[in-house]
Amino acid sequence: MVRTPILNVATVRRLKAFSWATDRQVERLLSHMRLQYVEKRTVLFNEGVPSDSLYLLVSGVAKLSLRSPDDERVLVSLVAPGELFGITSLMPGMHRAFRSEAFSDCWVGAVRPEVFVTTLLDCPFAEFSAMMEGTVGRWFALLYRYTRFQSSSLRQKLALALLELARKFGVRDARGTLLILRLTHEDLADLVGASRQKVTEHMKELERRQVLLRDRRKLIVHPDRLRETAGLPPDEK
Amino acid sequence: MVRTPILNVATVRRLKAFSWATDRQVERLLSHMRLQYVEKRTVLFNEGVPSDSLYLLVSGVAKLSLRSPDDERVLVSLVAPGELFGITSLMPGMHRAFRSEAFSDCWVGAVRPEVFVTTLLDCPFAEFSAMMEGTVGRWFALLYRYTRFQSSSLRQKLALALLELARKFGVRDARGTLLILRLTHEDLADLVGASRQKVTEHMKELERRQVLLRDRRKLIVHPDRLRETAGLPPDEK
DNA sequence: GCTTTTTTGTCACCTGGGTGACACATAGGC
DNA sequence: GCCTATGTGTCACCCAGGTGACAAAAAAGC
Repeated sequence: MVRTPILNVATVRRLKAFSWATDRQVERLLSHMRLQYVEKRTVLFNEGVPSDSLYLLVSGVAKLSLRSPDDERVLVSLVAPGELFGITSLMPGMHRAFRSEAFSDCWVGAVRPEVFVTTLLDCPFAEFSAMMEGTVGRWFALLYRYTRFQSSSLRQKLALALLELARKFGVRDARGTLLILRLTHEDLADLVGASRQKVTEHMKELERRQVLLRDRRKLIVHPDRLRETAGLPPDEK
Repeated sequence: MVRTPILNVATVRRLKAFSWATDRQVERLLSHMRLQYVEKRTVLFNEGVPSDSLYLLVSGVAKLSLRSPDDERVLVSLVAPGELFGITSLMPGMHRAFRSEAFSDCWVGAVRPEVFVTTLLDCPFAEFSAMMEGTVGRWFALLYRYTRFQSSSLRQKLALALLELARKFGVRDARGTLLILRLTHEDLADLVGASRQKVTEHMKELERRQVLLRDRRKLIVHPDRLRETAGLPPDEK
């Protein structure tokens, strides 16, 4: 009933995928690609699961989404034919950041990331992968935070931002995690896109709830409680 | 007056930078790195300029920011010592997405991206670079959209989302750019993180203003006018 | 120490966008 | 072609968070 598309070098070129690769490379890659039909609304992978495949959307539209704290779906992006997706698989041990599902009926090609890298780039997967993590890994964390911001209250955004700061600038301390920066409420406001006044109010409240405390102008935060106020599942590391 | 830090393999290890590289590689990399002192509030690079260097933050705190439509600064991220930044330089011909400035006095190491790649990875820069663009380039576009969302009105968010869709799913048409998807207002609402009702209102308004029109359930948009309503500079391609 | 500047805390008031509800239009399914 | 689903248009009402204004507290200069 559904015609299987022909996936050859010409098709790949028309899709404008792998434009930098030679015909020979594309051919080799295609020989390792498993083509599959995904019916509308079917989930291809879920957020949080280990990522072991890289996908090329051949036809149809795919959708990347995220579950927000209040259990709603945030539509992160729609994937067009010719796009690669599921690229967390290019970073070592990384889990899926988003859920992927078919927005319309799709044809999808799947490859193992090792095959992808070694075919298109003459270099060992482990090295490439480490390089990716060291360079773009942090951008991913940023994207993650920003997608979470969508549909979060100011308090949750603040908690998310403070968690990120704790990861980057935090040192263990008897009372919690000490942030080794002096941040003004204005800085925090700029970071979460809010007004200085409201940040002050929420910071007071977080202090009152013992989610954080201040020692002169340094912040000491309590990551577990921050995760809780951010609406994230308890820890994950 | 300011003591120049010693940048050797031991320091790099302590900073937890390039953890995947061998001592030999790190040494070679360091020999090509120009160390510079950047005083608080000094701009290291501005958004929009060509990106020709990759930076390692050695000490201090750096800041990445963005100018929003209403001319305010959005603080995108704070960079911690040991982090690499300015990674748009790893993608061919890409311009800086953010402005970088010193949040506190900093010591920064700069390398040419070609040196970085060829030293740490045994592969030609051009190939690596093309690979990056083909895989993570699109994620960058996403991050860009999300950072713009910060401090945008719903109408601007809608315009930004529609622009992205036009880039991905648009085909030229006598009346503008036709989006080859059938999108409901609910889908758009999920994409911009708003309610279905408000999206309906704004879409009507955009239609009235001739920024877009509908032919049955397909959208035809006018990218120039979308850019304008999104508060972006006219074109850029 | 004292002065100036920067931050913090707290108002009162306004507004963009969320919510619920419901009528109407459209489009598949059969 | 009819029926049912799903999408659109438009209300009235509410609330989180923006704005402006100002006093109190901390820091930074000197």
